[in-house]
Amino acid sequence: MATGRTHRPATRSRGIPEATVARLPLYLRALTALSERSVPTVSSEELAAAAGVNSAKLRKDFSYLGSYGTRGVGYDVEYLVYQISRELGLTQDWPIVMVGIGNLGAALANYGGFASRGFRVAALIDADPAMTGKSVAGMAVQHADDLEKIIDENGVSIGVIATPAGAAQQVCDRLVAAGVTSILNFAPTVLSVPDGVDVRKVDLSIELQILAFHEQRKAGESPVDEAEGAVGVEGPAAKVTKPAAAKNNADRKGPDGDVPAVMPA
Amino acid sequence: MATGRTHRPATRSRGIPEATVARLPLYLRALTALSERSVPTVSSEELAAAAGVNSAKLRKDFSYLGSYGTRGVGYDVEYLVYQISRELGLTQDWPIVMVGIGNLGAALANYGGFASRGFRVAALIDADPAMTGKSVAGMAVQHADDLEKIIDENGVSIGVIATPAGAAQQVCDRLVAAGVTSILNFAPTVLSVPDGVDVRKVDLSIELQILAFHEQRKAGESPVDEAEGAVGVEGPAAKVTKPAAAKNNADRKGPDGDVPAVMPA
DNA sequence: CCATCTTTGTGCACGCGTTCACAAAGACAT
DNA sequence: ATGTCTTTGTGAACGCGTGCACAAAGATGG
Repeated sequence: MATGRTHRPATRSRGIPEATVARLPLYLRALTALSERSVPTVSSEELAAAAGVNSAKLRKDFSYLGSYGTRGVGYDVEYLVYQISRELGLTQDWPIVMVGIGNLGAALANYGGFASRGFRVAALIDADPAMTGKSVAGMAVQHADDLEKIIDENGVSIGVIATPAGAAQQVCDRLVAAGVTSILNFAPTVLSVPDGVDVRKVDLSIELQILAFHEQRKAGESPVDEAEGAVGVEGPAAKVTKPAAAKNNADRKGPDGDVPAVMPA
Repeated sequence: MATGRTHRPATRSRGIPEATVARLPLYLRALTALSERSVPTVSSEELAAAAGVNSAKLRKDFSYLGSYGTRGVGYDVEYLVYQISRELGLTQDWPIVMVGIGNLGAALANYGGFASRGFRVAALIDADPAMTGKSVAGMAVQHADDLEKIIDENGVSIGVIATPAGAAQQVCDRLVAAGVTSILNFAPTVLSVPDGVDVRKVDLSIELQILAFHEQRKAGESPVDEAEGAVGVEGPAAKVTKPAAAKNNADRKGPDGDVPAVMPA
């Protein structure tokens, strides 16, 4: 999963495990699809397959919400859609502000998935005066000076940060000071927030790096090297460009200057 | 098999826990920042603070890589940058293809974080003939027909999917068939892939829904504390738009059609 | 009403990840 | 050298999440 949770002290909200909460949107999506096809009921097995999880896990997840299934039959699709929506708070209207209307911010503003589930983009905000008034996703971009006023007037409690990394903490501080208590951060920075404020992080570059790690492992599985069962699933490895030089400095301590091409964020 | 897994079961590649791998990019970013400021060494405490994690966790994470610290002093910044980069496979060049150059795809193509860490966008691909040849992020968009050829010629093993949900699985299948073994999926769908292929998912709407859940809890904390009554906790909630009708169907089973406004992805 | 069949809900065990707390290791001063 | 001080590296305990396996619940048919 592509999330990066930033410190949640095992909130264990009303007994619903965090891991379960993270899967509820997944179930909801699968159920919504079934609902559109007018499927009346679904078994845990079928729904689990659609959501890409284990059926036992799904049943346990639902058990935290209550006993909404019927043994021998399955779950009522419409009813479950409603229950999960309510549990996630999607029966409310959530006004959000989006700060930083660059390439990414504009793409997010145009993203249908936001508006479609009870989330309403209350305002697009950018610090660049040249952006002010420009129309993005059918909405006029407003200047960052008005951030506090916008949040207050619209009762916004969720903010999306899509600014450059350098501006993110500052924007975050202003959002929090203005009353925002949940932040979705796309900027590649670790945000500091006071207790009671939730931050979720989406970092594109980190996801790629994690993939690269596994990719490297798949490609260059060492010959003997305590390989568990199956050694390197495959041995294509024709794609290795750089030989990943110098394993021999494994015990060197001092920096020797041959730092590889790793760059700032 | 072939369920769209997002999590690695127990890959435990070479003894490095998945959770640790997911944090390495975080450490790397913090270290890179220190490196730019020419900071020679850093203690686990300082670095942990910069990365937003616990110092004990950081030390344990590093211990999986080896003993790269010096007791009483800390870690050599440059050396650690190199070690982590190597471990993550960032000392290699990773050509990637990006499929689906809509709003989001274009934004991703422009995102600097990709190119800056050993990832090279080998091609932008879109199924829309009208897009073919258009320049995005200084690169000509190529038609999906050439997908296999592009992957083969460039030795691409990592693909990014930013298509609409409906096209994602089909694109995924073609990517995998062409030899891609790692996929970063931005489409709101569960992808099915064969064993050996890694999929990571970034779902903007899911992240927001998780935030909404916590936000709802913060806002509507019930009076009598342990309101285990299973009845919806609906406290203050000045923002409630929809009355969340019919609480009385708590034991009703059949669908009654009053589905709330939850929409397709 | 009883038998059978399907599917849920969950007790339980296991493994991973996190955190604490401390001994060992090295730097540094004397 | 020796002592002190700092910081790492890690053993051990704990808690959470996952998956198995099965009893209970309800549907369905005779």
